[in-house]
Amino acid sequence: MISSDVIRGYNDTIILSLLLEGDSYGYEISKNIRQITDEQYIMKETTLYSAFNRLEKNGYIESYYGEETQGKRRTYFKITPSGITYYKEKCEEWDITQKVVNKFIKELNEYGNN
Amino acid sequence: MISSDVIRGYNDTIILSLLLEGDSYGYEISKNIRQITDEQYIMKETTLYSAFNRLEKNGYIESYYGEETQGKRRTYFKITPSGITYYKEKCEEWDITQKVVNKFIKELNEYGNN
DNA sequence: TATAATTACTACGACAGGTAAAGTACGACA
DNA sequence: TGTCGTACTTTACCTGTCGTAGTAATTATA
Repeated sequence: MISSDVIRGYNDTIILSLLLEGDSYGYEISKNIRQITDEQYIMKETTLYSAFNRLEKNGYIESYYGEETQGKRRTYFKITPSGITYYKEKCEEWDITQKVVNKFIKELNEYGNN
Repeated sequence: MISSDVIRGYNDTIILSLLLEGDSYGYEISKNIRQITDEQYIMKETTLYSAFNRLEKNGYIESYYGEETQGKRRTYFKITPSGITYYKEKCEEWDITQKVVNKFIKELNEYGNN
């Protein structure tokens, strides 16, 4: 299981990446993350919605109500141009982060795994 | 610059990876991280020393005083067997994390970089 | 000789992101 | 009528990071 401290700071990026595919809402995004990662990563509800708040506050996404006439009303989110820019920045940062962390990760059998 | 939220949760792993090379102390580890990453990642002093406390509390490292007869006394750290186990677990976790996050990271020119 | 820089920490408080727990609200189905 | 699935919201808490500051000894520089 992936610990929260590891992926922390990338939850926003994950959400933005899904919004690049089209507007969506909390529950759907949550399900998509599960599916895409084969249940390897499940974003907690509170994490998800607090990320929406943060992203909107920062101007990276915009919200609007759906037109559902039945069921609970959905809040849809749309990525903004500055959200796209931010997403790209995070992609570049991720690239560097991977390289940095990998310098400290050894091959698993290097220290006598058997 | 790598944001702290990204590498958070891997500071402990980075420290352990250096202690696998041999016992060391705060200042030296700090310098090594700078060097190894070409200044791409600089761990803050407070982060470093609070990580030492956490690691020791969890039994992943042990501390002892150095034999210096001059200069300020150093606290050396040594990785324990359970620290090695923990390190290996984090390596495996990192492997999964990379794969998961990479599913949400697009090629940078995919969305009209120009 | 003074003082700045480097080495090697320690203490304190603030902050941000993640999370558990609980609750609200609606529709479907048995 | 009750439970399940959808779709959130609120609150309060925890943890890791970090800014700031201070201590203490040695070494470099003016």
